[in-house]
Amino acid sequence: MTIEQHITKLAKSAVQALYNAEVDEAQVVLQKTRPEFEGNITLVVFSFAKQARKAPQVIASEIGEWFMANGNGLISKYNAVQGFLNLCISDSFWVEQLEQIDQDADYGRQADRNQLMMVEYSSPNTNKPLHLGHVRNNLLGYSIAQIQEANGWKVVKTNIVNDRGIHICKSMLAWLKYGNGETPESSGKKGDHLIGDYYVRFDKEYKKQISELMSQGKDEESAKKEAPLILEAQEMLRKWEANDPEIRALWAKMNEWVYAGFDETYRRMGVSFDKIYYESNTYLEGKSEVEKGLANGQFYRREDGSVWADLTKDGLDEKLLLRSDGTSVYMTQDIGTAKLRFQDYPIDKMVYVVGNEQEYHFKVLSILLDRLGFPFGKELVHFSYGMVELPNGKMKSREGTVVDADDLMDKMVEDAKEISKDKVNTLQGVTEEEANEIARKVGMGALKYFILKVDPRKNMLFNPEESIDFNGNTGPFIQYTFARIQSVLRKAESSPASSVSIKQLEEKELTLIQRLCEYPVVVRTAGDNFSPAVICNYAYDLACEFNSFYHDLSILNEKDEQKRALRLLLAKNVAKVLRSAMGLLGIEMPERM
RNA sequence: GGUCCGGUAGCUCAGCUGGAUAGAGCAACAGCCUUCUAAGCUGUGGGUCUCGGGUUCGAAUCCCGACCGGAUCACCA
Repeated sequence: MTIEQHITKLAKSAVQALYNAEVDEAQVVLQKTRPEFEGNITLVVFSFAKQARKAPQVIASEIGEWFMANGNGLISKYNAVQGFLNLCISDSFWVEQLEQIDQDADYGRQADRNQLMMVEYSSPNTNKPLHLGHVRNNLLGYSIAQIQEANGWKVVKTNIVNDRGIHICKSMLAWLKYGNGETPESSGKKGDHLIGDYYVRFDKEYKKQISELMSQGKDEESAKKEAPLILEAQEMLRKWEANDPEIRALWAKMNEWVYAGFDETYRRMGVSFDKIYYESNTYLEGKSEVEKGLANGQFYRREDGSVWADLTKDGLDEKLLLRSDGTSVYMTQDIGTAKLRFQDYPIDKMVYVVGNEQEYHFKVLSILLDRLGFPFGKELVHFSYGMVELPNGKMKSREGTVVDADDLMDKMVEDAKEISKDKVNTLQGVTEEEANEIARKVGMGALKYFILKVDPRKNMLFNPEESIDFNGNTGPFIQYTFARIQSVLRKAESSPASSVSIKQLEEKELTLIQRLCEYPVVVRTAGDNFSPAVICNYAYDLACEFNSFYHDLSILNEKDEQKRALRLLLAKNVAKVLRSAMGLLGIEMPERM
């Protein structure tokens, strides 16, 4: 039983005994005692005032007194300030808690709930390399998967690769026209970057054609529709769907280049997938579902041959499902992908990690799946996160205003390497290889924490002019705290005793134990809210408190053996929880730094 | 225009299922390394929690209304 559960129970009994009144658990408000008052936990008694018919101050005192008499020694002291009853929990209770935490190798992990959650994230288009926006998506997706797993879900991480469609045709066309057979090998470029360059090239040439047409008197809209390049790209897409062997071969070749590039980027980011779907394999499934819906009257066909869903009854618009030329759109393939996934896995919850700009899309998808008779349609979760913005606005691939994922990771690791050069003392005797590994962990840790610490729902700002910090509320700060502990544990020689006999705790020791006790609740909250940021905040608080403890109290040089043992045990478990928490964020911990 | 999201210190962000005097980091300033890693610790200054109403013992937090910013409402993905 947690301390909160203990006190809640006691509080209910107290109110019953003292005022002969029944209170429900929601009325029992507990919070951490503010540092300016003495105590660990505070019971807020305002909510009892009505039933007790007394002033809050009096209630607090009376309950405090009752706790002292009936609390079985759990509460060692109390003080009442207005309606706040501040409780000191006995030191022996805290020491016991620490010992229990130490015994639990999976501390923080919730019981297996025997249900399967599929988490889709990343979902790249194969026409350009990944940028900072994708980085946020990948880190959030991976972290959410870890967090839900810790909350007892069986998690399947999945990726839907948008490998077909007009966008990839644009890159292909530009490569055919201007590429002179360039390959990743011949150019020395990473495959995804090479393809991205042609995507940008297409846009450039296309814009030229548009302005040419406009100078000939066309209005912008028809110029965009009639430019030869876009017509050619559309023709290419039709040929692709018609299985034209030449187009298919080119498509397969260029996609392979991109995948090789993505794999490299994913590997560096430390994200992975259990099952990858390709749009080219799912869109036909989607088409046939749409045909079925058409046949049973869910959808309708317009005169030009295009197929639509009427969603006006749901308060939405009409939605295109198949173009007049018969080709499919984004929505079509998402229907097909969903169907295949539910064939492949016994999914209890389907989560899509996709930016908030697509909220409308998922609202529609949910309704369409439901109409097509898929029981999971209504239940799907769109984990909608905010955009990454630059100081001058959104990133736009076609305009080249993007922060490239590979470049950014390079830069972070370089910066970490640069900073570590000053650490000649602590990193002495470390091989070049180990030093590089530390720089990789620290640089990536800084990047990941920087992104994950902000509330996922909110837009976040990234200023490329300012480098990401390595001091303060950062990943490296937490890694550093961990490395310090490892250093102490190495020097301690024998491993910490698992049980200690301590009469009185120092304030900073107690604070740390209390913080460790919160971890399981934090994991649950992060899961319920789909928020890695909750984990970040917790890890930061824990690291701060440890550093303060470390500064004030000596561990290895403590003469009292029991105190030394307690502090070692405490340090060991702080490290354990820090590693676990950071693991939920996909951040690795260096043994030294 | 409809719908959704956001607005907290100079900057980046916590806090939001209502609780005590609103917190961190960065930046600025002042201290702390012959003792377990100074990527650390301690302190100072910095606020009309966008504004106005309402609910209540109590509102940054909940409700309503303004204002500002963003997203979305495609035969794009």
